[in-house]
Amino acid sequence: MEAESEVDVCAKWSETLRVYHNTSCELENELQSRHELGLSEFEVLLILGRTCGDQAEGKAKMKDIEAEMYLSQSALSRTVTRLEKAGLVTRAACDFDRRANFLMLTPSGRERFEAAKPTHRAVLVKHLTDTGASERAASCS
Amino acid sequence: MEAESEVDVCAKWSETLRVYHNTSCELENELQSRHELGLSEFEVLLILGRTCGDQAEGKAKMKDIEAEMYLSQSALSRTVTRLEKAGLVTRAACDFDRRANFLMLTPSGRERFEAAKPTHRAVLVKHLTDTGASERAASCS
DNA sequence: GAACCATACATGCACGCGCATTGGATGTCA
DNA sequence: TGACATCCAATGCGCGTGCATGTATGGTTC
Repeated sequence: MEAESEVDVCAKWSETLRVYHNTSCELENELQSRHELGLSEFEVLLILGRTCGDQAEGKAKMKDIEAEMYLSQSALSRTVTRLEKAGLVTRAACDFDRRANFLMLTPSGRERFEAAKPTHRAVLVKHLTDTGASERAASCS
Repeated sequence: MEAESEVDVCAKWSETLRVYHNTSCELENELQSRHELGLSEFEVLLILGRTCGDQAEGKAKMKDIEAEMYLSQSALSRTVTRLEKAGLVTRAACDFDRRANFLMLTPSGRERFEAAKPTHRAVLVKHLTDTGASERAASCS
């Protein structure tokens, strides 16, 4: 039963590689050109926007965001700095633990996020759906 | 029938993200620490080593390699420079088209590649096999 | 309270990447 | 032959990332 692994793992990996690169390249390009957002930046907004539906209004702690992303602590810190400079997010100290920071969507941030969401979804559908899975060139540009 | 796409695309994407990041992080770390090879560098060796079985003895043109990898032309050029500095590969001019470069595995390069191959395969099996698909922490280090 | 380690975030640094440009080698057409 | 478009590879540049470290706060133990 391990025979399957021994043979197909390579093919599985290159398929994963193909899908990942094509999708993330186009995500990056589309989000950047249409909404001036990097992919990491959008993903932070995505987490902030998602929690909003529940109880907190677009708030999240840095650590919680980090745990949900494939991004190092330092990279997240800088990504948030960029978002803050762009006025899409604000850092707010946590009352009970002054080491921690809350992150909050600004109105402008929510607006930008809502505008970018359809773009994001469209790219995912294009690349992850069987009907759209044909060999669209990679080329990353 | 498009309903499926509309709902599951996000989950599919985050699964792809998870597999890609976990696998490539561990590949990078293992190849670097055990064989002093970056992932891009190994992938170049992989292409050079693969063609060897056929007719050419570990040769390939830069352009052909580029076409098989998800790497820009400039990144490939520098990756090859690193491999060359490490003595694992040599650049050789092409007789018929002096714009093109051939790449050749050196004996030392082939040795390093053969040594690294099991490491590469082991990581792939660990992450891409159902029996090994349990939630191994990401953490990238 | 003092000493100690753990945690949260920011920052210095080196590195690999993509984009744009450059320079050299063909190929084409008149 | 000369002018021009095309192609291959190298390089300058800016950017985002991870690692290692620094700084401040929190928690625990005495």
